[in-house]
Amino acid sequence: MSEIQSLARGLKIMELLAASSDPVSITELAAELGIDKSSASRLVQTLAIYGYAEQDAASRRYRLGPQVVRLSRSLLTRMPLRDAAKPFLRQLVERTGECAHLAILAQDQALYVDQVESAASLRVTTGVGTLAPLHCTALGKCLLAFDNGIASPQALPSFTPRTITDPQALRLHLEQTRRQGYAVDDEEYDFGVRCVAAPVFDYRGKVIGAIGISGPAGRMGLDRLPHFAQVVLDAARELSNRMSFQRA
Amino acid sequence: MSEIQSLARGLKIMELLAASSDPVSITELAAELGIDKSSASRLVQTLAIYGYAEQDAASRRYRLGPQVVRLSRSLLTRMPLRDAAKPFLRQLVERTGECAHLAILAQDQALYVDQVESAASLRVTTGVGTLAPLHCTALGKCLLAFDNGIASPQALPSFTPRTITDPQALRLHLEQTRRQGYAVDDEEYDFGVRCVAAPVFDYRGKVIGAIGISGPAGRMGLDRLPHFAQVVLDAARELSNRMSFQRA
DNA sequence: GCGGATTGTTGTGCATTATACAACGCAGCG
DNA sequence: CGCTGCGTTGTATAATGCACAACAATCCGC
Repeated sequence: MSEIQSLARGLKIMELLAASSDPVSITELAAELGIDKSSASRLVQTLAIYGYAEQDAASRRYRLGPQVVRLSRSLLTRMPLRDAAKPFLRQLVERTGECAHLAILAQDQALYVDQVESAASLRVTTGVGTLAPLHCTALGKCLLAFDNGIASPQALPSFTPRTITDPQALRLHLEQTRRQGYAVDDEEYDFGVRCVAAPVFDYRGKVIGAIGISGPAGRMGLDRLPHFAQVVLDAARELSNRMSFQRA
Repeated sequence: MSEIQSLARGLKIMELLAASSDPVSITELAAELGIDKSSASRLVQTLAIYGYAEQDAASRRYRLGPQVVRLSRSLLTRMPLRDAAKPFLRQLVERTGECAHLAILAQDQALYVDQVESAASLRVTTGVGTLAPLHCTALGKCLLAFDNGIASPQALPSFTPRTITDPQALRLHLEQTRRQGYAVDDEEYDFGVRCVAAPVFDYRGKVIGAIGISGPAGRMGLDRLPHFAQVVLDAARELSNRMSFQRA
């Protein structure tokens, strides 16, 4: 009995509220969780009391409350990696003209925790807070390839014809990624989007995140990838150096 | 008995984790909430299972988990006001050279939900997710002055010598704010920082947020404030027009 | 404007559940 | 090597949250 039922249910409700773009009714919540309407009502009321949910005055339906933004802020502002990475992300944008991202490992997925946008009108942005699969993004592959403790994902869902879906092929691909020190996503997650990323290590040599750039395949030709990779690698190495001096 | 105890305790734990910059121990959590260590342990374990908390491997202490960032993202990206306001914030930065912000009312405070930074090296940034008091910020005063339903804050804490701490004085000040249609913060919250803000209304004429600019007192001289106010007012009015056509 | 249907909220008894107390394993440290 | 402080794990008890049901409120078509 290591899981508090009502807390778990409350968290699940928040996730349901987050997943749906429109406000959700009590009945829908109850049906989705397989619990009674009255339980769902009281749980979501408790969430509302503390600002984690709020009900639309007109429709009586519930949506996520503003309190979650506060939690998010205090997490992001207290992340030393994020502060340290910011100038390097800016540098990457300056040198490559593409958008730069920082991601960490969260729940066996890549969580984008910061982004610097390029000035190009055609650009590839991935909002802060996005979760992306590990096996088909450059940032994710870095986390996957350089982190020892992480288990390979069991399912390899396909997003484009180029997505690597064979476990053996992925293993070889990650092997190559390790050798060259950086990862490439060649239109494996989004059509027409290529990414290059490199891992960031802490003082113990453990992967704590990855930084990289994303751009349209047109500007990020395969012949230019090695150049981009070098730029990203340089930034990631310098950032890793910085991170060696602070803990966590 | 409309409040589910264990869910409420879990939420309080998240707030404690968010409030503390360093990881928190189980004992501290238990003491802070006035509950037993074992209860705190199981609650925070449940949070950890779902990614809302995570424990530092070395110290066994707990900090906020990455899942909260996801929740925040889905809230912010589904906020029509935020999308609609973005170009106006950019416009404000272009026209004034100062940082522009968008805030909404949350838990009787001003919650900053978006920001566009200026290029100036000396600039006043307020991170997305920040909560600020209503009575001493320009954005907050807008929410306070133009929202009928909201009660005046009971306590008026002072942050600088200029903070308005007398309820009667605040009432008069808000009256003037209503008349002129915009609010001014003249170094009442941060030394050397002045802000100008104007309210945003929806199709029913209800306040749904406020936009404004913040800058160092040096550049935002009192003689220039009327000009800035006009620029902010124009943007807020146009944004309100846009918001009239979509609900919520 | 009105009846029917759907939805959200409010009692209440019961049983599940979360809780407090205590014991245990495990570090760090003198 | 024993001590102390910490986090986790049993366990019994009782408080708590749950399902069922009735109620209130809203929306729908006609």
